[in-house]
Amino acid sequence: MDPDLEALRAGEVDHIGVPLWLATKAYERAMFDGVRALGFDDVTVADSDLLPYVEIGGTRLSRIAERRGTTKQAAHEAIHGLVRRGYLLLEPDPKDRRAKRVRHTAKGVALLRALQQVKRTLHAGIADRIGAAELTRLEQTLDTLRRHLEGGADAG
Amino acid sequence: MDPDLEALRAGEVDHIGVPLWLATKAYERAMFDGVRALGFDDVTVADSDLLPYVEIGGTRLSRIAERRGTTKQAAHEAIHGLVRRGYLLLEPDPKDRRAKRVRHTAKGVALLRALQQVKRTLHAGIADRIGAAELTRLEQTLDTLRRHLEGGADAG
DNA sequence: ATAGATAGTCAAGCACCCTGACGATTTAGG
DNA sequence: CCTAAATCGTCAGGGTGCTTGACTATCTAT
Repeated sequence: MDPDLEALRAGEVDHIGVPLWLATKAYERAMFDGVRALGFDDVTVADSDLLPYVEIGGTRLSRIAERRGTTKQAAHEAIHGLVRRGYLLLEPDPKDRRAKRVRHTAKGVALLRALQQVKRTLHAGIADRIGAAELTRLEQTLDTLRRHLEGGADAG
Repeated sequence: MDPDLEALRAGEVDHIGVPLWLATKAYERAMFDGVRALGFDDVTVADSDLLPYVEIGGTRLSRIAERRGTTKQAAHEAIHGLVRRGYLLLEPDPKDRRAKRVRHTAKGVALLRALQQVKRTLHAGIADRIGAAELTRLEQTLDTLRRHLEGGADAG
């Protein structure tokens, strides 16, 4: 049995992708739980993710899609879900009759505020645990890692 | 305009979840590209993720599901996909006539080896960029972060 | 012997994303 | 100015990867 298979014999999955994935899921989950605990019980993870892309002054749907890195269609669906639940509203763009501007309702602003609050609580807790410096360092390392992987991704 | 909204005015999304998510996606992508570059062009990200959970000696379906943190049904679907494409095979468990053992075919072992190789290349590249010590540190920090978030997830 | 747990499966459905195609409108070029 | 091309939002259809619920076959404990 060669070392490669030996390493995987017990189903070991030891690449950095695993803790990366688990931490991401855990953070997502904590964010989700936090915002629900504040009374927003009809909000999904994807909603929380999308909401900050809607700027206070209003943002075009296609601009949201672009910045989020998804298609217009996906953004359309997500946005209309939030419209149906009263967090966002659509109004015609005065400068372009094809376009609509997406804006927060009062409820949407409240949710946005809740997201900020949960984030702040979460970050405070993390900084408490691993140290503020380590949190900053983590952020930088993740950024470097991402850039590295995106740059020379050809691993073959 | 209060500071909360001010911070989100330009659609800033500055919580740690963002770099976490981006790095995770980038790594996933690099892994995927790498394994495809080695000639496995019918393998999805989910496949690569599942494969190492199949132990060399054979593993029960429900055990795979359990270790992976999904339902048996989800594992069933994923495994049968890999069976259809010739990476895995199922054989009756001699000790339990209800059960089946999932095993790698020769092709499956080759893919497993490819995954190991891609991982090693990727890790070498990362260590080269950020340093081996920093990589270890990142892993530990992510682990601590996850445990912290899972422990006291109530952010409200 | 029988009640209950467990292994794998089938069915239906949900969340979130994609491609393709379309009418309406704006922009650019002849 | 007028047409061609690009862009905005939308509808339709499809795909992946997961869920819950229900079921048969089999094993385990009493």
